[in-house]
Parts: sequence; C-alpha cells; structure tokens
Amino acid sequence: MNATDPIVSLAQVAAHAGVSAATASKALNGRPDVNESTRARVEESARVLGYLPNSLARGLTGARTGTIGVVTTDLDGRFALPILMGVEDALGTDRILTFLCDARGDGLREQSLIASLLARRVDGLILVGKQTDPRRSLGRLPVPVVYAYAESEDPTDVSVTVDNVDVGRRAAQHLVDLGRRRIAHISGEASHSAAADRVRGAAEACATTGHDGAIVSVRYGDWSEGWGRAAAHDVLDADPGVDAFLCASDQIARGVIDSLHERGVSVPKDVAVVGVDNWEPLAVNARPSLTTVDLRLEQLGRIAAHRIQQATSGETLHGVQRVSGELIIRDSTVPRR
Amino acid sequence: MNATDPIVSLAQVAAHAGVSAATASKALNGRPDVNESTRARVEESARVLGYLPNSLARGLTGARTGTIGVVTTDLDGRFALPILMGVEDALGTDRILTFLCDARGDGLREQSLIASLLARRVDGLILVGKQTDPRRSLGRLPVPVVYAYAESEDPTDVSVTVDNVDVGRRAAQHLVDLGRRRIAHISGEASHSAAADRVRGAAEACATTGHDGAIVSVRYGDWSEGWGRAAAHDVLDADPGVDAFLCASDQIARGVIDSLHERGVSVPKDVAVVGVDNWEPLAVNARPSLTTVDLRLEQLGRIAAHRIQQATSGETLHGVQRVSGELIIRDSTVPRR
DNA sequence: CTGAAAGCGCTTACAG
DNA sequence: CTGAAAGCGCTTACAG
Repeated sequence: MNATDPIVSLAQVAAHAGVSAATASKALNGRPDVNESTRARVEESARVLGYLPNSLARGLTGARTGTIGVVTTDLDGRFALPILMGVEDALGTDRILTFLCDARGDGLREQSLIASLLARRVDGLILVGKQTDPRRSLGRLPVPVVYAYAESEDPTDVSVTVDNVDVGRRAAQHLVDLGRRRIAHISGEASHSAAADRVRGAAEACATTGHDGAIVSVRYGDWSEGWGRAAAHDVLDADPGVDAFLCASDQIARGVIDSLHERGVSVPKDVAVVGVDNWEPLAVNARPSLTTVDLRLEQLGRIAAHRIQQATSGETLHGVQRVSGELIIRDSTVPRR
Repeated sequence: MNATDPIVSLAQVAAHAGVSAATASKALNGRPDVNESTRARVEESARVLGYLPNSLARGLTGARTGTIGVVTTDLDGRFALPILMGVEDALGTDRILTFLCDARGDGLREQSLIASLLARRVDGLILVGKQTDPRRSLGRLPVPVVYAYAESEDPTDVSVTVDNVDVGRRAAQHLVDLGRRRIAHISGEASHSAAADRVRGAAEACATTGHDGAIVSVRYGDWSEGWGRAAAHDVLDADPGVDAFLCASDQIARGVIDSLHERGVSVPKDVAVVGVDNWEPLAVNARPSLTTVDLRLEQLGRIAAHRIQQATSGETLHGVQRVSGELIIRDSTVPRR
C-alpha cells in the first residue's frame, strides 16, 4: 500500500506546542536559550506528530547539506564497493548521506552526473576510478573533490590510492623470508600501472635483502584465472626449479594453484603461492587457502571521506596519499601445522 | 586545489540578462510563454555565469526532489550491486539520483537511515535484502516503498524478488533435456527459502516431464566451494552412477568440478554440472566454463525502480512480483564442438 | 510576453 | 526566554 502519510512541518509542531516556529526550531536543535519545560513540550509535540525536519529547507539556509557524491566507473567491479563502505563508515552513515552514481566509463556521463550532484549541493565529491592509472583532473569545482583509487594527474588535486609498490614489496618480502629464492612473478596487464608498480616493489624487496636474483622471471598477461593456469605451465616447463609464484591477483593465483595441482606439485611444500587482493570468496576457498596482500580499500575509502571533511573545514591539503597493503598469511605459503 | 568557486543564483542570472527572476525561471525551464529572444539571452547568461539550479530550492517548492533512497543489508555481497545498477539504469542516472546506504544488518540503523532519507524528502525507497526470505514490513511511510530481493511479509506492500522455483526448474529441465537421469542436487543452507524453492522447482521440472525419479539425491550444506567439494565426493562414493550435479550456487559448482577433476571424472562427458548465479569471474573461468542460471538481478532492479515511479504517479499496486531466471549454457553441460 | 508577490520549510540575527 | 521578521533560491498563480 504505502499510501502517502501526511508530512508535518515545523510550523505545525510549533502550533501544536503553542510556541512560535523560531522557538520550536531552537528547542529542537538543542539551542541553550530555551526554557527546559518549553523544550520538553515542543519535543513532545514533534514526537506525537511524527515530525521529520526537512533537510532541503535546512540545506537552503546555508551551511552544509549533509550529502556527498560518489562517482564511480567500476560499479560492476570489486573495488568500488569496499571503498564506498569505508566512505560511509567514516561519514557516520545517518549524519551524512551518499549519492552513488555510476558513470559507466563514459566521460560525458561523468560530466552530467557531476552537474546533477552539484545541483543537489553536495558538500563534496569522491571520484572512484577502476584502475590505479592517473586520470584527468576535473579542475576547480565549487566543492572539495577527492580522487580515489585512480589518482588525479594534477598534483594539486587531492588523491588517495593504493601503494602498489608496497604491495609488491610485501608479497616478495614474505616469500624471501620463507627462504624462497626462485620466484616467478605472474603479473597482470603490462599497460596497468598496478602491474608495473607491483613488479617494481617486488624487485626492491629482493634487492634490499640481498637477494637480487630471487625473482627469476616476470610475465605479463591479464588478471584472470586462465592466464594464471597458462603461465604456471609455461614457467614450470621452462624452469622446473621455481619454488614460488608471486601472482598479481588472487584470480591469477587460483589459476596457478590449479595448474600446480594438475602437475602434482605440492603447495606450499614444493612451491609457495601468493596472490593480491584478498578477495575472500576466492582466497579463503582456494585449496590450500591463499596467502595474499589485502589492498585495504575500506581504509582508502575512510581516508577519502576524511579528506573531504578536512577540506570542508578549510584545511587546504593536496597531493596523493598511498595506502599500504596488508599481508594475509594463509596455507599457500605457510602450511598449517 | 579544489578551491571553492562561487555559486551563482537565479537572481544573478536574471540580473545579468536584465529580466526578473520569474522570467528567468520560465526561460530556463522551457516554459512556452517566453519570448524566444529573451530565452536566448537568459540561457546565454546562465552559461556565462556557470549557473547550476539549486535543486534543494526546487525540491522545497513541492513536487519531486528527484532522489530516491536505496537501503541495503548486503553491500559486501554480490546481490545489491547488480540490483543497484538496474535501478540507476531505469531511473536515467542524471535525472534521478540515488542515495545508497548500508544498514549492515542492523534494524536500528535501518530505522535511522530511513528517517535520514525521509528528512531529505526522497521520492521513494527501495529496500534490498540479502536473502530472499520475507522480511518485516516497514508499514506505512510518506513515500512509496519497494522491497527488493527480500520480499515483505505484508502482501499489501510492493515486492520484487527472484523466482527461485523457476530457477530450479530451468536448471533441472536443462539436465533432463540433455538426457541426464541420475541428478544429484547440491543445495545451499536448508534454512534459506532460496535453497528450498530451487529444490522444489527442480522436482517440478522432473515431474512434469515424466522423469520423477531423475533427482536421485538432495543435500543441504552452505553456499561455498568447500561444501561443493565435500558433497561431490560423498555423492559419488555413495552412488557412482550419478550423471549430473545441479548446484545451488556457482561456488558450490566450482567445488564440485574440482572434486570431479580430482577423481578423474570427465565434465560434461561423464557428469554434467550446472550452477546458479552466473557470477562471471567464477563461471566463465571454471574449467570447463560453467553452465548456470542467471538471476537477472539488474532486471529486478529495473522493475523495482519502475514500481516506485508507478506508485509516485498514483498507480496503486501491491503484491510480490517474481523475476524468472535465464539459463546460460556453457561447456560444463554442452561440450564445445 | 513580463514581473511583483507569495510561499515552500527552515534558521538566524534582532528586539523585546 | 520568546517571537516577529527577513532570507535561503526557487516556482507558481496572478496581474498587467
């Protein structure tokens, strides 16, 4: 049914309580200069009438509207969601509400979404990209903007993204710590900065620990299971001595593990496997369960929201902040006792 | 930098164009009774000044606010997203914007989110559940409400959900059509109506085609790969003659396929496998790729949005609509030539 | 075709 | 401590 119930205004509450709208407003907003018995009476009236302040009117009066816009190009992907949850978390869900829009990778649509959002007088904008590669800046807007996941090309904008060098470093460091010295790195798409950064981080970790040659091969493909399967076979055909696979995604890692099973190679005894993403349905259910580097996307979302709030309160900061990863150790590198 | 650019009002546009605010409003809103040269002048001024109508003020004036609220309990899951995309799609993204809120399974938080949404005068509310089991009704609200995925207990509410009986029916029908007569149904959690409904649908399909005994065993567990693996071994140990697995989720199906490989059983030659969800990263990358029943969640979202719009324009409808599934045939039932 | 006026629901100085 | 007034930015009858 959902028949439309009447909406009551401040004026009606005021009338019901026998005071002016001004007094009712102050009473309800917890202003100090109101007689406590008056306040009680107004509150009671509001309760009885089921009053819900109209935040459009409130927003009109100036100040904040208590809304922010999140524009993504990756709603179908797995990155936007954790980021959004982090944003909501930091915002304190029911105080500030989030408009979520998907531009579907279309620049024009992004433009018109942003205009719509601005027309609604959002207090800030978070733009979530689908790759970590830098994106075009939107330039100056009437509200604070934060670029998340995909940083802005313009260093004077505010960006928060994943520290993929760190991610690669942690994965490689873990393998080296376990004594692995013949590591094959199965990377993702060569054109993605995420792939290149992780490769660089892995190399760094080996270098700084004095095991420069530990990464014996690096192969680029895509981010899929199928690529992981194929790559594992190729690598082992070429070099049966490999003792670890550092995979640039959990999907790749699943494919690698699959091929290893097929060849009768024991994980992690003979060969250790590390993934990236900590995409739980895949990582936890792998056999053995998958050691992986979590990207901490919720944290990234929380930081983005904080940046908006800081900018709103006048703090002028800029540049790109990179969130480090977190190694999640499971059975594919350290066997369960 | 995102320095705050000035926001210009209708009054400023009007002044710039040398007309009254009333005329400017009409000109910009495409009202017929405006001299075309006046309109052109106003539009030019708006352009020059970068005018963006304040939709808060517009919303105040009455009519619609052009926003709707989506409250979910499943942001981390895989159901809410496709539904949301369908909603946005039907709404025509930049005309009507969507507040997305996650109640995180907390009833109190849901209450307060709804109050927040109502305070923002959303034109409608869509409540997305995480299971298909009926949920408590919110009762009467000042705006139209649609329950999606989890229907409302109250039959006078408006609900849109998955037709799980149909889903089970399609999966079983496909296997029977392929000549399979010893089907093991690996279901999900027995307490979920989605599991029970699919089991019922599968039985129906067999019955109506005269193959009553085709489902030789039904087992309940959870929705995971691990359960699929274990169940496949159990089933084949007990009855090596099984020629098909009907799995209540793609994850279960992946586990089943895994065990089948392990036992040297050929898929689909010896045993066919069907899943449910069409969760692409899993289904497409399975080996062989997985035949599955797509839940058409985007379609569900589109319908939910339409229901809101219908209710908004006064159509009074109620009850629960069930969206049928779609069989996606891949290699796990029909081998590639 | 154009504009002055009133009003949408609130909040904020400003008097009393 | 309370209330009348003005104003936020728009739109909509209503005159002219």
